[in-house]
Amino acid sequence: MPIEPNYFQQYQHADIDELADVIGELLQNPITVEDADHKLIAYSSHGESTDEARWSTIMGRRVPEKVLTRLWKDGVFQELLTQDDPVHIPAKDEIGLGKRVAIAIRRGSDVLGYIWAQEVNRPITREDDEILRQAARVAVSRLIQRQGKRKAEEQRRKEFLWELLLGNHSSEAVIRQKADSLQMQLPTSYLICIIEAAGARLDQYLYPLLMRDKLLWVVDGSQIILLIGLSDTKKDKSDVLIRKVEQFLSDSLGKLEAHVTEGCQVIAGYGRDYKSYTDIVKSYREALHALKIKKLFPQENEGIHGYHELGIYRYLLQLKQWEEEQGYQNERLEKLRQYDRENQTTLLTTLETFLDAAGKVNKTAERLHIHINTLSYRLRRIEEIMRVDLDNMNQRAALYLELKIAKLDGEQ
Amino acid sequence: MPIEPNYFQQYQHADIDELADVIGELLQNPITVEDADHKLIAYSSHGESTDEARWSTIMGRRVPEKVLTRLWKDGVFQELLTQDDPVHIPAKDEIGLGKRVAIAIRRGSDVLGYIWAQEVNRPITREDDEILRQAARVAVSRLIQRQGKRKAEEQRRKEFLWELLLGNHSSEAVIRQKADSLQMQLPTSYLICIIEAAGARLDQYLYPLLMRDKLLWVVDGSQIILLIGLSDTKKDKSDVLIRKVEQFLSDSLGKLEAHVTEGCQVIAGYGRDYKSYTDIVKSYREALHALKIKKLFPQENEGIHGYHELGIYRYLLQLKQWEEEQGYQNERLEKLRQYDRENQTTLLTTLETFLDAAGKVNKTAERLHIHINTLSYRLRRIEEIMRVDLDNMNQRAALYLELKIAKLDGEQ
DNA sequence: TTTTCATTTGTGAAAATTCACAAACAAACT
DNA sequence: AGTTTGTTTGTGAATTTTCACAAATGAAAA
Repeated sequence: MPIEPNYFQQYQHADIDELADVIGELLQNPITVEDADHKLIAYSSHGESTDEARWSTIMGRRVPEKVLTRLWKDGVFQELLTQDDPVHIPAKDEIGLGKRVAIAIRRGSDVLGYIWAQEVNRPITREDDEILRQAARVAVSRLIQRQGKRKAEEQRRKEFLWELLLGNHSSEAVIRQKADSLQMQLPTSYLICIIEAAGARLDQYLYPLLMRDKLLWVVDGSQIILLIGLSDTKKDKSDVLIRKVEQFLSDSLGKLEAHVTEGCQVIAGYGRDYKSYTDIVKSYREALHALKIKKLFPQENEGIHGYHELGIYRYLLQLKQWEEEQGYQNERLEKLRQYDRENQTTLLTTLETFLDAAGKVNKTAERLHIHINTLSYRLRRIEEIMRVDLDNMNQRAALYLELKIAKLDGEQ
Repeated sequence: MPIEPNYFQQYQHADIDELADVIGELLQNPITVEDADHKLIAYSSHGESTDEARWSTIMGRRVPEKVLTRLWKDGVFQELLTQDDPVHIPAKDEIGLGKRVAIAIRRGSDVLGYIWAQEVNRPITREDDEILRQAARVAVSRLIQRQGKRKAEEQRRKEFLWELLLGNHSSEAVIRQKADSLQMQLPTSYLICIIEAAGARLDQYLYPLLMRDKLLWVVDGSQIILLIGLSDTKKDKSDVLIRKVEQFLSDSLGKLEAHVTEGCQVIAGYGRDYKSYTDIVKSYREALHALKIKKLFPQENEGIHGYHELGIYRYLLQLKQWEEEQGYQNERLEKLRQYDRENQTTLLTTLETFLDAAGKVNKTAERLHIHINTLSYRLRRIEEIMRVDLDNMNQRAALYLELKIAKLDGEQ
């Protein structure tokens, strides 16, 4: 294994612009250095020919949105964020992006920025990777200061989000003002989403996704709390936002479940969407509620994350509390339970399966692995014992509710 | 028309025992005088032959229970309580009751007692009716005193019931003690039932029924509040009591609806059954709740009176209040309503009918007078517009609840 | 005016449901 | 042992549900 030369020994104290030039000379190609937010930091100043993407980046002092979107979509950033080596990117003519190589500038797990090397004068090969690796290492100290400021800003934004979540601000105007002062642009429509995974470094695993969508987030114990929003859309906004959240969740849950240790589960829930930022407390509470219900009824709410999708489960805790206050106990259910105990039958399970299957005998019998006539016999017995009419929607719905409420007590 | 003689002119100041003897002589038959509670007041003292019923009555100082039950069942008391003329009663050998004639002693609408004339020495004919009529009139003054005492006692019992209903007593022991001091025997199992009919003299119309079952009751505005109980039964008590209440209600509602003016409706509700008398407040509140719900959802709860039968309606008011507190508004329902408005369709009604029919398409289409395929088309549209899955019980039940909650706001 | 779209109704066939009736089985009781 | 009781499964027929497809309607749009 040959010892690689130390390309940047004599430039340890050069400033970032000079560094860009040096890299450019080493690779004989145009160089761009960006921070983690894709704002332009430096670029090599030789008058080489360049592509539209680089030109726009330099003119706008930031990488154009459509380029970023495309690179996220193609998984380029995912690669950059998770590995130390340079990533070779083929040309993408539709967005005016020529062939190039990029590497992340990182300290520990934090990504401070990126170095981009366009391939126009000569191809950049695997042999050049070491140059870029060293360049990224040298660039770190140059970006730390900037990063420090960014971190502090982000810290203040996170604190602001906590204030919003806890409802410390009562006036919409004050909130908007503070957001402005923190240079945040609040989405016109938003909701709160929580992902929980015990024992996993949530923010680390989700980092690429969080960056991609530029989300505002805070970590609370084993939960990560996200503010997800939409800024522009005019109509059907609710649907679009929810689709975006579901997309985000399917991305992140997939990723997390791969990383997380076997035993502990990953769950997520989100509240309803609002426009006023005084309502953020509501959305947060709703997300917490959804999470709680998903823990209590995992099977029943599999694949469901939104508070608005909880259906009757939304009411259960409240109703249970009310029933306790009223000193109500359900005699009919108790009767069935007793019958089951005395006769070693499973009528309660039968009833629950039947109700869960929305009264479809076929599906119920199948799930219980019993003959359809057995089911019909059992249902008749249930009606006799409980003195209910299962054809009556009121009674059916009431039973359904009471059954699920009873499950909350672990009465099974 | 012959002028009837005044049979009792010379006995205007005779005491009640003497009066019994006089009537006995006039009719040449054994006479018994009882108060409204069937306690023996006086009886003719001639040594005539008599039947088992009269003998038991005199020995026990009260008409035997089985005789009373039978006479109530045969409608004899109903007649006696509602008409001024004597009632001729055929022999009922099974209960040791010989042929006899009876008349109520009444002042205005109050029944103070009864005169019984057994037919053993000679038949009592229609010509003798006038004798009994006059006898009843003369007896009135003799019973008024006694009646006064009874009224006062009843008044104190009613006050006691009010105290129980309002929960003024917290200790079971104190309640039992006070009941003893009022010479009331509290049923071991009881419930509170309320009948409401605006503008009807409830207690008057129900008088025979109230007397028959010896119920404790109070009137509150247009409501009559009843304590209905069972004393002895050991098992299945809940069912028996509820059957008794339903029987009572079908009797009384039938009677009331005949009497009451067209416009105003008669409604009834009852709470759950309890054993401890500190729970009477609960049963009363439950009865009131049932009544309230029946007013809000008359069709939905037709033929239902018991709090335990309300099903989901039991929860509605609570849930509505909760939703208001949470500031929740159901967007999916609103979407459907809006669609209906914009397209002059009736999808909301369709949905409600479908849910009310527990998902039976046949029944639904029939009720809506539409083709079954029209219904299936509409249901598909509803699922599209609301983005729900009507085959999913959770969503179905949630929609059902939300629909009924929405009806509370008159949103229809 | 034609065209389009949402809605309603019809037809027919496969699948599911309901119902009555009977046989098989095991556990409990006499 | 036989009997009773509660439960499960099977058979067959009538009815209902589901689904795909087509035709008719009427109102709005081009």
